Amino acid sequence: MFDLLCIHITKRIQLTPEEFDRCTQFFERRRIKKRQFLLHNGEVCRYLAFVNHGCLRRYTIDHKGDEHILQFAIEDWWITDLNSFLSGAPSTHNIDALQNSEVLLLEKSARENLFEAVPALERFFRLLLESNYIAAQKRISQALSASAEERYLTFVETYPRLVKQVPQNQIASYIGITPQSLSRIRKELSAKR
Amino acid sequence: MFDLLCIHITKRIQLTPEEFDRCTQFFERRRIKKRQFLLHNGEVCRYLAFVNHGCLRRYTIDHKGDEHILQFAIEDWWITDLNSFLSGAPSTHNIDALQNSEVLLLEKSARENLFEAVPALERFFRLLLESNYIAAQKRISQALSASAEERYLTFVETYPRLVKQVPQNQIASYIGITPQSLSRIRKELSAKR
DNA sequence: CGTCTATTTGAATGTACTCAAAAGCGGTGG
DNA sequence: CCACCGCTTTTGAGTACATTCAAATAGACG
Repeated sequence: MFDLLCIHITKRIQLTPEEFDRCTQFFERRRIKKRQFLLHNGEVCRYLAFVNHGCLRRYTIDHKGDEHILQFAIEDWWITDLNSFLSGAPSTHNIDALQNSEVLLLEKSARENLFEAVPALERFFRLLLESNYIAAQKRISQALSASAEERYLTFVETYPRLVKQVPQNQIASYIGITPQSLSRIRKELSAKR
Repeated sequence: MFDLLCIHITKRIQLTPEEFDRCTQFFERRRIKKRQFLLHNGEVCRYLAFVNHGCLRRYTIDHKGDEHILQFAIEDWWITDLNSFLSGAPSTHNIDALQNSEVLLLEKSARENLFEAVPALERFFRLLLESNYIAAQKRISQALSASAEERYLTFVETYPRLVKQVPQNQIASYIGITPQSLSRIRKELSAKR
């Protein structure tokens, strides 16, 4: 149940087995069925979620009712609305499952207790935040300068696992185009060989 | 010289005057003239820069030679290429000054010494990173779901000081459109009253 | 097998871009 | 102080890329 998390954390920071054991008590396992929500917009986001298996997504709904996906999370990734989680403000995002999934939840207060119990984890979450921020910068850069086709190719290259696991219309939403356009882009690409 | 920085930091964390004094020695003041560079792409980004006055920008140049602005920094803001700064990898960004400016530079090793000398600053930089990450998320969300006009209006609302200080073509680059399009959007908006 | 969802395709439309040129503005030097 | 130069902003005309609306086809799931 915690094997994946253990590998995930010790990839980034040094931790004795004993220290890791102390961590596990702060997490709560939850199974989330396809289409079930972990967060509805308007609620406060209470959890950091680490995905053991399955796939979740975080998205907004605009004034026309269209969804825009900000993040996918598959096995070995974290998902949350950090703004709401940190500030306690109601979220403007939704998080739901694209497949039956299992996550490990870390509540805000549990996280603080975790930092007390194993201070090295502060460093872990700082590193995690840094790499997320850098990834966000790259995505902004892409959105500004790349065509839809380029954005799709970058997506395929960056997240090959997601391409296999996630429906095409969800990927279209992530890169900011309609499913129809993505279908045409893929047709073009396969014509090029 | 350090007044602005002092106010900036103590807005976010508690710090005794004595502690703040210890901080100042790790910074180096530099004046940057309009069009001068703080970072050229291909170089490693050595500094975190705090802007005392003036205005800098960080941008990429795409394969067509067009610039895309990722960040502005005026008085009381930080600017750096965090990816390069943290990883030591050559940067793909440029940082230059849009106006004559004065910055306080914090080198990577100086920052580590600073953390030794005043551990509370670790917390400060974590908070800074968190708010930057959240802002980046909002910008991605905008880029996905909003029209050029909406993006401009959001920009005006979010950064009123920048609108006054920065040429229009630079704002166009930041929101991901051409200067011509922004000119037309503004004309439309003023026609609506 | 039937239903629901995802993908593909077509035709018409629209938003923003490109190319080109004019007008406006600010600073510099004669 | 004015003339000139460089840069920014505006405007026009034509174009391209992606969207919308609509419908057909393909796939997945019970």
